[in-house]
Amino acid sequence: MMNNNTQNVYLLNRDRGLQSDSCSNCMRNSQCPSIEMGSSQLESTAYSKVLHKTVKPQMAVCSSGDKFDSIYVVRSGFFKSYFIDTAGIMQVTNFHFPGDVFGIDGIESGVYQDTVEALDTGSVCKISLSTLLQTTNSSNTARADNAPHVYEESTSGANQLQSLVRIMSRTISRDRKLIFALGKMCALRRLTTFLLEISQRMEHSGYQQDEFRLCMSRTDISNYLCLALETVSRLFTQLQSMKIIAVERRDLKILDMPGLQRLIDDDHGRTTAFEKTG
Amino acid sequence: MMNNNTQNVYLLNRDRGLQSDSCSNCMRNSQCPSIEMGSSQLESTAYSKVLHKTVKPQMAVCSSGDKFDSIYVVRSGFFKSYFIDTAGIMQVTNFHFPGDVFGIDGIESGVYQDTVEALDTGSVCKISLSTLLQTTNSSNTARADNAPHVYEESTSGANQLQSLVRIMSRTISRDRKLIFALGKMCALRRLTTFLLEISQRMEHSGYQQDEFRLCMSRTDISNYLCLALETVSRLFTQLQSMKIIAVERRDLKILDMPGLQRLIDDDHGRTTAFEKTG
DNA sequence: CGCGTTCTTGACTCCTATCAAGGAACGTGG
DNA sequence: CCACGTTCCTTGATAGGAGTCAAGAACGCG
Repeated sequence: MMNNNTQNVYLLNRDRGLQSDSCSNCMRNSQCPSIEMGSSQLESTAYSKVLHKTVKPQMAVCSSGDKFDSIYVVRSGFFKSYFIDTAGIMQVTNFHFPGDVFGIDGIESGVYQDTVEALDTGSVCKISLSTLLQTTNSSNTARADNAPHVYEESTSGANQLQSLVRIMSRTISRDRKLIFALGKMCALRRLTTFLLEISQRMEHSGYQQDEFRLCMSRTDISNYLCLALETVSRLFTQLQSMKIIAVERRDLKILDMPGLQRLIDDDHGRTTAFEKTG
Repeated sequence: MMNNNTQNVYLLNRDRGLQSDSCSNCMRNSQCPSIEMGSSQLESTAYSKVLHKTVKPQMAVCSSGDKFDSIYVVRSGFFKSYFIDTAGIMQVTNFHFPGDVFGIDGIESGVYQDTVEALDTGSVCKISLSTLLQTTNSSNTARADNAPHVYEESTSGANQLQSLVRIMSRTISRDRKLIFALGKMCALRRLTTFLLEISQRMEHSGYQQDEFRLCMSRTDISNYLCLALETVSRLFTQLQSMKIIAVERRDLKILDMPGLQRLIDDDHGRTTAFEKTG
């Protein structure tokens, strides 16, 4: 049912990304946030410290509670991050696509908040804290203090702080959207919103926006959207019968993008929660 | 039913805070995040630029979409922040207690994301952007560039950026908790978690932790927790019949704090959403 | 080919939203 | 001081969306 050619094209592209050892040759150079975070300098000065790590499915790149020491950029493959609450309940907090940064959640507390796990075989750039600091300090006046926090160790490295603020700000607005989705949207709208977001992010990562392979299981989707697994499955079927999508296990084709958008706009779900302004 | 003496004590304290005109005399000095944000320098150098503004109930301090120009610190009273989505649906995102900072949500995009509204008569410290920048620049080497973003205008002002990162980091972890609450908790657990948090924040603001007046309406609570107003009301009644709390309209007394905690720990609500780790 | 995993589908239940009505508090004006 | 409307909160009855339980199908893997 699905056309696999496009997938192959991107596999090639991704391999090209993998084969190149230096950041400047990386196909993701222009969109790579690690450049933003200072690895453009890194590359020429201390390149050897940017590790390109390959990860197998279900392997954790970093684990909740571990000491924060690096940030990561997805080179290829897909990842999910989650945390487990005191009662042992898992909450998937995000999915990471090629080009995305993760690991910054540890920067404030000094330990990673989330565990980040590969959904399939993939690779990441690991940019260690010391490397990051080293880079900026070399191009700025060094400072003597040894404050406990990352950003305090490198007061002159305002670039990092700026990128940090930018990334955190993005995180906050993304989280806000999720709060709204979980609180005020019915199941169908939650899923359609999710599909549209995934579609956009797939496109951003260099895939087709209307036809791709879902990188995560139904369980992951249901956990992320806080729905029962069966509900998600039923909704996929429903969207298919509405000719909005064509889905076969993880292969997804969006047949009617405007229709999908319309579902989101029209469906007003629960009305108390949807209370309008007076 | 409720003992009002404690309230009066704090009214006095709050009045003391209001009467003092300088930040160093303010009773909240030690806990004031504006100090952290640089107003300790402000106070001695450019004090006149910290405005102490009194706000009447339902008055907006800043509005969603307005150009970002200041951050605020609550001196007295209580505030709520909310945004209205494209479909005109309101989402209360937070409540602000004396000592809390708000308004930073505008720093990245340049416009405030949330509208912040007084729940009763209160007062805030308005610390304008220019004042903040001025303060740091005067104590550091000035920089020539005029980048569009706030933090780029003051590269040397790493203190601000650090505080910013800290405040944003707090916001993120608070938002994560809300996501978890909305997605994985049943109504009762959502409310008990909320009550416990309010209790702690009231204490932090100088009130009693087990007896206080709820500053927000049932409508605000229900909107924040994404529940029907009637559900919230019923749950209050239920908690009262369980002798966990005593509630009469907005006057709340927590009779059994461990019991309240136990409710949160024990109640496992929906089990699919509460899926444990394998 | 058998087995585990993942996904789908059906039947049923339950939590919470919705609709509806009434009571308590508050402000205002007579 | 009391009637009055308004707002806020409570309580009851009902309905519906999504969770839960259960079984079977499709796929991947050794």
